[in-house]
Amino acid sequence: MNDHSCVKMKTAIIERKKRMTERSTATRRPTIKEVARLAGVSHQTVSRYLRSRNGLKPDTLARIDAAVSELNYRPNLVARSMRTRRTGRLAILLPTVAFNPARMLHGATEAAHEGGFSVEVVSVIGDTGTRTERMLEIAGTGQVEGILALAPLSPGFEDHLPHGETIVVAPDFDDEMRGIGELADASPLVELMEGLVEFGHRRFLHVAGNLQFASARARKAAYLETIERLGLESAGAVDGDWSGKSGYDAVHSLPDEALPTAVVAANDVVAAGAIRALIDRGLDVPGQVSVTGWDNNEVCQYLPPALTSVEVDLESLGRNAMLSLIKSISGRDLEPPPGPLQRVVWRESTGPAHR
Amino acid sequence: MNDHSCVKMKTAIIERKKRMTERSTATRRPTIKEVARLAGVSHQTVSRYLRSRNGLKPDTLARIDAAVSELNYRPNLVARSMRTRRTGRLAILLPTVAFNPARMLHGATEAAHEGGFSVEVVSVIGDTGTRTERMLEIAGTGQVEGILALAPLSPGFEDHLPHGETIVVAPDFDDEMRGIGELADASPLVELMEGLVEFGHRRFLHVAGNLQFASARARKAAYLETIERLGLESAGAVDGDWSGKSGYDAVHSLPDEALPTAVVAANDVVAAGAIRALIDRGLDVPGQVSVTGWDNNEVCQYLPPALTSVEVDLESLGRNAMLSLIKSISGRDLEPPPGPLQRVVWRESTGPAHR
DNA sequence: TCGAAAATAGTGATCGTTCACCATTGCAGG
DNA sequence: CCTGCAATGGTGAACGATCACTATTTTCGA
Repeated sequence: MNDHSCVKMKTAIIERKKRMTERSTATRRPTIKEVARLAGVSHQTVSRYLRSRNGLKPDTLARIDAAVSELNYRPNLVARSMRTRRTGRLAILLPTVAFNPARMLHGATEAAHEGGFSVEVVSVIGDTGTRTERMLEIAGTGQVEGILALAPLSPGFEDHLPHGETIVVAPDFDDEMRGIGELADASPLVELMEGLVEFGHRRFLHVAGNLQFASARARKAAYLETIERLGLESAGAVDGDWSGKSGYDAVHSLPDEALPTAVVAANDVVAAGAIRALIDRGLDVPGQVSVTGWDNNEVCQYLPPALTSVEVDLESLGRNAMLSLIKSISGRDLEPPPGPLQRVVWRESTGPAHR
Repeated sequence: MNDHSCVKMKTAIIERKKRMTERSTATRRPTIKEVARLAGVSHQTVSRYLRSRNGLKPDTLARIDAAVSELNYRPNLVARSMRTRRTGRLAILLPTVAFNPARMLHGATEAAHEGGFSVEVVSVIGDTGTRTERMLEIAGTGQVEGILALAPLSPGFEDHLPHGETIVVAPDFDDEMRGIGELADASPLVELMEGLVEFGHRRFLHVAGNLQFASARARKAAYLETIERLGLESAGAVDGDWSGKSGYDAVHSLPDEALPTAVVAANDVVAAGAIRALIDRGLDVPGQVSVTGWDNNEVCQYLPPALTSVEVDLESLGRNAMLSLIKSISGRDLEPPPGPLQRVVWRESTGPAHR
């Protein structure tokens, strides 16, 4: 074990004690006026310097530069907010199910940072109503300029937004599947099904995710549309909730004669549940039934059989969603990252249809 | 597909347009003075009312109550921050690997909310150095009163904290395994190993997580200590990085004669990798080798065989970590949630030792 | 009924920045 | 040497709350 660690924790606690006792004598942060005095200019000149260094004599500029770094000056953003009436803060509303939000969060927060915003993250366990309520509460404080909701909100929430000041972008509500709706782009599902058809599959089963999510709705819609278009058989499009249990139950409750030769699950967790149910029924995957997932969950790559899935560039997805929020707020149009955001990865869980 | 959704998106965009054009004529938020005027009292009286309603005549109180709700008044927190020199904001530094942070984040943000703080979340991809740098940058802005680091930081980071104003709590650095060090409590690992010994296992293998994490160090230490204490054989304690690949490689590279009868993995993903490597070598789990994980990953419950793991109450863990930060800052001692935070769940991947 | 203490209310300064406006300087052209 | 215009710099008032005071009213025992 690493000895340094104990030392570290102690130091942190000392740090705290120091602060407690020194609170009164704590060295205050330098202000714009002190910088001005040291540089021999007025505070207004320093204020100009802070926002844009244009329009200042090179000499003045150098003197302020020196003063700033000597005092280690950092502008007080609270005071700035107060005067400008802009907080530069955004909020992200996070779902607590469905997928690991870490990478998506990373993409979103980085994009916000680059756009000069700081981000408050709120994750809400509970139903759509609770989440919406919490969102309205946050909007009501006037502390944030915009909210990015990565989880479904109640219909009609806009009517309760106070003062029309806070902008809410909810990519998951865009069923048009473009731009900020990338989250709900179900086209890889079509690719999966067409691939399975090439393998000779004709009879499918879909286990959907929580249909409050646009992505779940889009996948289900794409499934039904593809069944129709290619004239396939469907053993059903079962409503689920992104859980392994929903996948297990959907397969488990199917009568023998109704079994499909391919299961298209809404995500990898559901797929894992479905595979287990198939195995428990004594069926071989992919020998007798093929299964596909979505999200490229790391564990599912090590499943026996390794799961065919859709690799999703969650980081870019998060970034794009945030960029669209920033665009709504500031009008600035930042360029989204290039490249495809979703890609089918064929693995062992899919194969030729059993006859 | 749900028709409501399109409507919703359009409304959101309308909301935005409205704001753009109305920016000038936007109704300003009411201030404390307007409330005072409407209630027929001084602004100071309203200020008192806002912080504690004690010490006001019932009559006055009722009048202010009425004025507040009539104007729909909400205090301007920026102005308050400015005067009190307290921002009421905390930051959480998130790792982007190792585990799904959603529930932990939820626990932490809820606790902060209850304590009257708002939370900024920052997730940093990259090495410890990058993360530490970013943390110091955040501390330097003076915008946050404290930082909760759920990912490892570079040793000696405290020396670079500016002004000693921002408190940093890094539970992961506490190797004492108590209080805020619950994250690193490895005692369930001992329980796992003792259970395996009862099953007749004598020869073990440990695949560790990223040793920059205290939890990984604690588990490895507990493993080695238990081997020693019970006089068992160890096929090694391989250093890993929380990835499935590290689990797969660790087992894959072992010579036949060095194989253990039980693999204790640092987490479920590593365990899944290890199981796959065992299967690929033609070994049966748990028939020939038992495997344990950690985190109770949902997918792993549907693995064939369902993985024996450690259920972790991530929400409470996150809450506790946040409570300790709040305690450091405000001295307030909020009660942590009761109950055990980690619990061994025996499933199919463990069984009697093969002889 | 009076006086002192306690309870309640009011006044003006203050936090650190930006904004609106005015003052000064430099420079070219008459 | 003066005028006019740009370029730069300075002054004081916001922003909306809290704090440290002071002022007024109420309470209550003697």
